[in-house]
Amino acid sequence: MKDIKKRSDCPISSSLDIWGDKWSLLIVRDLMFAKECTYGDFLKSDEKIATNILASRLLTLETNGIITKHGHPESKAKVLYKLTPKGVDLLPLMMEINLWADKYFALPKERKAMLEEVKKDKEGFIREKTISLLNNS
Amino acid sequence: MKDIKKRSDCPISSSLDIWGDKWSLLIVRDLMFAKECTYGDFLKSDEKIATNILASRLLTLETNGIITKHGHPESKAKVLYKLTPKGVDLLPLMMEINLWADKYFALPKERKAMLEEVKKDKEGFIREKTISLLNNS
DNA sequence: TAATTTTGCTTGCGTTTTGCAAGTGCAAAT
DNA sequence: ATTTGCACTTGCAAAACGCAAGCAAAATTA
Repeated sequence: MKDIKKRSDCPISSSLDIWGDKWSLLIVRDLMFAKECTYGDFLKSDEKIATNILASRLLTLETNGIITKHGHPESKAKVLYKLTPKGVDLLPLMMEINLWADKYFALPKERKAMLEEVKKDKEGFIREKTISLLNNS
Repeated sequence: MKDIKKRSDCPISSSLDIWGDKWSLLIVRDLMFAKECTYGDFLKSDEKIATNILASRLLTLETNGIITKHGHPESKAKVLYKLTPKGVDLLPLMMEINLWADKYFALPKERKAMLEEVKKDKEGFIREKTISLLNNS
């Protein structure tokens, strides 16, 4: 259904073809901080994504192997979304966005704390967070 | 004119508010590879951005301090666009996009060569490229 | 057991953004 | 003097977005 058209062979362009919009990386962000989210969890995020947009982005991300759907262990009505390894591999990129924003915006202090950790040992932080996210998928 | 509305305090969200679309980072990419571009140069890129979209993105990037306009040394008719230091600071993020894409897409071989260099010494590559870009602004 | 609520979406519809083509004004070349 | 090049702007149809309402299945409550 959600077929991506590649605009060129450029890796930047190909990447943006998948998640280059205002919402997709926020979904990835939620999954990186929460490890797993239900549809309703995404809707509760601060940015207030519209439900039809959320559905369409989840589909695109799933089609492109960034996230997967899982049944909830306690309820058939609920769906759990998780990052795939390909999605977890977006972690370094997400951290660089955080670091860039840290330099030019005022950050919420909870995030600031994490960023200090990242600045101290970027590779170490990413390595451990990656492992912890992969253990969950 | 181009006033960005912040959807939340999240750094990822604030960043996407500025360059979170299919085109802005391609403009940044062109400037990182070419150091400076004219309006026409951007139009010539493989992805074939529409001229009105290009104009609107250039304005947003300029308004948000990512790029600046300069007169062309040899012609009043030409305009040179360059990255500001804030724009150059997007280099680590751009490299992570490249590295992610390298893992999941087939890359053009010229880009592949650069990526090998990056993989060998990421920090070193970024440090030197940053200096070289800043010398130009 | 029946009624209500929760959950994960889908549908309709007005508004905004995009993409394509053509046009404009100034500078430079012929 | 006229044509070409360059940096945009404008008009318009098509697509995407954003909001509200609707819907079916599962879970909870009465």
